[in-house]
Amino acid sequence: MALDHAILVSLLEKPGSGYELARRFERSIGYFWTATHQQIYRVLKRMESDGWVDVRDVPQQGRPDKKEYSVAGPGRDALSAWLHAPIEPESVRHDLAVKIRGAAFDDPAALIGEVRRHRQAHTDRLEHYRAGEARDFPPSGADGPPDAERELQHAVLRGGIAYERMMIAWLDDVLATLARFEAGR
Amino acid sequence: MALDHAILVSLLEKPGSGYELARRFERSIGYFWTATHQQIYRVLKRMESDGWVDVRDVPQQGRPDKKEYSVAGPGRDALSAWLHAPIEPESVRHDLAVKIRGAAFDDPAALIGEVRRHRQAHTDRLEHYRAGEARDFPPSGADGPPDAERELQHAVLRGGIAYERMMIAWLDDVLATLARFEAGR
DNA sequence: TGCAGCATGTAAGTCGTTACATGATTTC
DNA sequence: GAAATCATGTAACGACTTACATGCTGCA
Repeated sequence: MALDHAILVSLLEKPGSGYELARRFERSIGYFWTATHQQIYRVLKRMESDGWVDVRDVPQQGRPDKKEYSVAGPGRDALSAWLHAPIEPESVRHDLAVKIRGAAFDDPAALIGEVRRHRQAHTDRLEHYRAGEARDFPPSGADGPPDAERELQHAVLRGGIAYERMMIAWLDDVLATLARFEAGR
Repeated sequence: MALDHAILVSLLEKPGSGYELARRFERSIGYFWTATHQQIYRVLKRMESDGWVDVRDVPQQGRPDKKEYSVAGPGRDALSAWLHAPIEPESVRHDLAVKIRGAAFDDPAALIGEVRRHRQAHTDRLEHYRAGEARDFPPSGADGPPDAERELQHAVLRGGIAYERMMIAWLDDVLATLARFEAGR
């Protein structure tokens, strides 16, 4: 289970509240992990009672107070142990692929709208990632020593971009395949 | 939830026992959905009591008897309803990406072996898919009317192939990034 | 007045994973 | 004699989703 570790990594990058973590999971972290606030609060509570994170009450003006979490020693140790242990290459789950194979027993052409919707969603995400890349990782000339945190974040973002591009190309392929059955009915 | 529907599609393609379904999920269906036999037996039992599938006892020689499941009318209707309802473009979960971002706070070079292992696993899967493609979808000249079941299965397989290729290219990118920190320690 | 954003939570139910359990046959 | 394959299950636990719940501030 990696939600614990995803939260630890995010808190190492920058301490924050459960709410802030939930927003990060909606945005930048969202391209490799998703989590709702309910999950996050539960895990934060558990990690707090296990001594993996420290909490600090932060009073705010014009806003509800918040609890700022940061990673404690045992949490860092737990993350390190997980980083050094091998994980299995994960399995994929694509609802849309189930639908595409299922369409053979229903009406293939009826799926065209749905596939277009998904294609649009992936186009939007790609745009979003590319905007983030342009903002956070501008092309740089010769500069100082490489910054591991930045470069690894960028590498993960490039993975998100590659994924969206692959999906768009594949959905175009699927649309071309479906079109053959639209005429052939 | 799509496990129900994945099972229905598989049974429409060919009726079979829980055990056979589990093997199909390990193989061809595995490139877009995974399920263990425990899950499958539970869902089959539920679908049977809901009247979505029919069961037939098949005695065998030299092997334990098996129960062959096939899709019943209500199951087909349920699948059809699901096919016509929109689903949300699914969220991604990559443990390995969590590790890569986490490596910035540990030892980036220590991750190289792990990333290589994953690259190998994706290379193996790609080989497996390509062998399946060559076997089941040989290049054909001009032939009869297009067969929806075959062509859609092929389109999904092409998606699996595109996914593995993308992953291999991205992991090479990650390895190049990690290598920069091996020297710079 | 109403909506969006900030901030934290509880409860119920489903889904998925891991471990345990059995027993026959075929292959090395 | 051991291991792999065929075949079906139960039990327990942990993860995830969905719905419900509260309350304050800022803006149109």
